[in-house]
Amino acid sequence: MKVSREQMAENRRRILDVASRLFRDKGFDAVSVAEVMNAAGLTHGGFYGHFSSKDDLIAQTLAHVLAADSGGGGDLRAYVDAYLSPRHRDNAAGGCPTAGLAAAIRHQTPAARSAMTEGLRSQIDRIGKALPELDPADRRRAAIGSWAAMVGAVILARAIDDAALSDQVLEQTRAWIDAGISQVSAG
Amino acid sequence: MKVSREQMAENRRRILDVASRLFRDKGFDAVSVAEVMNAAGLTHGGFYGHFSSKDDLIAQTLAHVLAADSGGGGDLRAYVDAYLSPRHRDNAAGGCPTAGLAAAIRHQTPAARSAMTEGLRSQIDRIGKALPELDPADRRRAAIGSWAAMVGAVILARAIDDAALSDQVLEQTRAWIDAGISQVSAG
DNA sequence: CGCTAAATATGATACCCATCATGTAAATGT
DNA sequence: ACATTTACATGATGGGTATCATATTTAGCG
Repeated sequence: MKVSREQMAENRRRILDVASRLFRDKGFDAVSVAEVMNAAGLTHGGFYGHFSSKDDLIAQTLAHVLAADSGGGGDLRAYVDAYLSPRHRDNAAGGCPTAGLAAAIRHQTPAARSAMTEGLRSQIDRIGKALPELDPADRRRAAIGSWAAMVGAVILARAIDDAALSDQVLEQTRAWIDAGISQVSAG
Repeated sequence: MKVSREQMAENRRRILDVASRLFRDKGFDAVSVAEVMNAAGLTHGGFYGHFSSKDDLIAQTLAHVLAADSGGGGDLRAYVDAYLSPRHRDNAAGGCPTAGLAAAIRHQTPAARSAMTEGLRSQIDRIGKALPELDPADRRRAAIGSWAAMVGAVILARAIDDAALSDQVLEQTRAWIDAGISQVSAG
């Protein structure tokens, strides 16, 4: 059952999109190749026509989703608010791939690690550029510190089994970042 | 081959210690029951005499390691420095269980989530108590914000496949936290 | 319009792992 | 000392999953 060139390209895109959501939602290990293919509307047989292995799928999915992932470029305040919202915490499947997958990268192949590294590098740069009021040294510090706090807070908020404390982690981290950025720029 | 009561208790402790290291090093999924038992000097057969399932082992291991884990109680500055050191980044097996396992808790049982929640609650309290110079509202904000940044920075530093950038994430996060705490207390 | 190659489907295969069944020997209590 | 219980070892069992083999259908091309 051959399909058109362009149909195949679309299938591939759908596999990557669906894999990206499933991986963020359930983790790399808990998602099977067959599950990804079924979610993409295909069967498991065609998988190895698109990818050489599950590890290959993981690496290509990361490159795909991290390239698509923007955010932090425009209004930083709004971006931080959305990032540290209960809505984002509760939407891992559609949320930031760094918050969802960074911790699992340690156990993946070099290609996957490399994709994540590039994604982080450009994300830090993007946040830095959204802080033009700071001088360069403060800017980099604020970009890295804020990003670490944002990712850490979402990971912790998702781990916590107590709605009030989880909300508080998000809210207080938002206030902490806010204070950090304002005070540096005032200093 | 029965062993003494106290030998059994020691075996159990060794299983939990070894499991804690293996889980932090390789993740819950990548460690088999047999691997844990072998590392503890036993065979896989006796496992279900100690634990009702692998999920039970995970929950009890978390309770065990999070109870043992202190840190942040004394000199906060020194604790942050050690936490955000390359040495800690490179020692996941012996390092902070939150940095190593918090992101994986989402996919675990309620018992495991509960253990992690209690560990986080007391860790935040501990950090707050190490900031007596701040007034209560600032104290809580600083404790949560710093802890989120610390955990996030170690996770990111471990994910990054570039020594210079990884070191920089640790170092800049340390400076960011330092500035945040000092400036709040000066304000 | 027919040929061929390619994309996917269907159907193995082989391995790993959590869990259970049963055997065995030593500790504990009387 | 002896009986009994119990902690652990050895050895299944069953289910899941990555990967491979083969069949099928149709796009792409002459």
